[in-house]
Amino acid sequence: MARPRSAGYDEQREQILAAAAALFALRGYTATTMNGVAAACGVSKPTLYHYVRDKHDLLAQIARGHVQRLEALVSEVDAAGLAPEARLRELISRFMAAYAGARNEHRVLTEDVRFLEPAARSEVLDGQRRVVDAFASTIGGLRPDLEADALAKPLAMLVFGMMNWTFTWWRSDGAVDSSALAAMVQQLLTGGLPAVQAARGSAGAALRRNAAVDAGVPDVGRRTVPER
Amino acid sequence: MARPRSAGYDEQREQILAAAAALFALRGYTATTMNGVAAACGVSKPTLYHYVRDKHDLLAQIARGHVQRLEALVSEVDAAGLAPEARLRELISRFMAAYAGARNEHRVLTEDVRFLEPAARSEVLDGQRRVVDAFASTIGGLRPDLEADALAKPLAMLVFGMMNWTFTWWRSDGAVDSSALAAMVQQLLTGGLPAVQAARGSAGAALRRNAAVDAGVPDVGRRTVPER
DNA sequence: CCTACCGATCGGTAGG
DNA sequence: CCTACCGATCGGTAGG
Repeated sequence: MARPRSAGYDEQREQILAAAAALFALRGYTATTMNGVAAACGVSKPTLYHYVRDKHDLLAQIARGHVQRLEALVSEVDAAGLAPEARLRELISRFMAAYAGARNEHRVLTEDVRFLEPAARSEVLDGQRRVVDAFASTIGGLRPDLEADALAKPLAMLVFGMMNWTFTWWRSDGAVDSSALAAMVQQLLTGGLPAVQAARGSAGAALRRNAAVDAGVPDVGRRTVPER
Repeated sequence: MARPRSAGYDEQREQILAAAAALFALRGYTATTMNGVAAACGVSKPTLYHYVRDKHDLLAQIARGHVQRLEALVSEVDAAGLAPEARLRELISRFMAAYAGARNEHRVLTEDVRFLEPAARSEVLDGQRRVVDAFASTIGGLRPDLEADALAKPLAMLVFGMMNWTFTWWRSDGAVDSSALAAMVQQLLTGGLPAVQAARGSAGAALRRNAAVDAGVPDVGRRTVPER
């Protein structure tokens, strides 16, 4: 019968992942050394290698853990059964809070995914895609015409841009707190979404444009910038 | 008298910077080798070192060149003397086009600035700050109350988030072209800006809140999320 | 302009 | 025999 793991195994593992995420976030994956990770954790390198197979596995554990937490967040919001607008607000609010509480892991996820080995990278990218799809389908619930034009996903990516970029410059000790930023993103999106127009050039827009022309309806979809 | 530079010096230098930017964007600064840069350019390593002092100088030339082009863009828009809303649309449209045409340099600027040596890093960050300020002051022209609350700059950073993040996922051969994305950013911002509320907690908001209370005016500034 | 090569430091693992 | 480590050092490769 196998000997059970030490009582502090999971705590030690979590501490190693957190310290490595801090170094990866600061210097990037490649410039971070396993010696540096071990030193930051106060353990020897052989001990570090007791918790991770190699450097790629260390990165994979950090990235997988973070994306799994994000997917769990989506599941929690799903379970609440909210209407699209409330659901979108809840997603933004929870994601901004999650990012603020896991800045290092978040930066690693967004910048160092390219260094993952193919299997781990696919796993992480699949998780990210499911998360993006949750945002895109909620936006599509508010604007089915944009979803028909395949614009719900690009729009979701703009929202992720606002959220992701925030944590490259935002400081927790600064003048603006993360919930105020979440509110700004929500307000900008909720207020701006009605102003977003179906783009010309997409398959859905072209079909509906032709239909509109056939029916003698003015073709407002051709304007990409609203006139005032 | 010093020997003049070869006729093709500047062209060769530009080619080297472009090839290096492509490698930095793909693998990151640290994981890119000077041997790899030389091979990608089809020149020997000593030739490469004729154009750059060292690896840090190569990165500095790429980052400085890109941020200088962005500053030139701001100057051009300034010269047009547009009203705030038109100016903001023009800035967004030109920046998205510039990013689309210099994706590698843009990714290097946003991800590898941390590897610059202090003097070059300061220079680049100063340029980026001036560019952000141009967006923030234009937003402040549209919403002086947000600027008074020091929220124009965070809002400008949300706009940069949308623009910067776009070029981590957008493909020029995909279904959505970059001008359509620029239009979406413009519409989201122009449509959403009126919905953004002054945040509680900032110095300006606190001052005006007190003034409002003193005058017996309802304090709408305390709500960070609009009720519906 | 190239081959050859340096001081150093990397990720990962040996024996005990 | 197992695990959980340590001090020391391996083979390869980086920037220059």
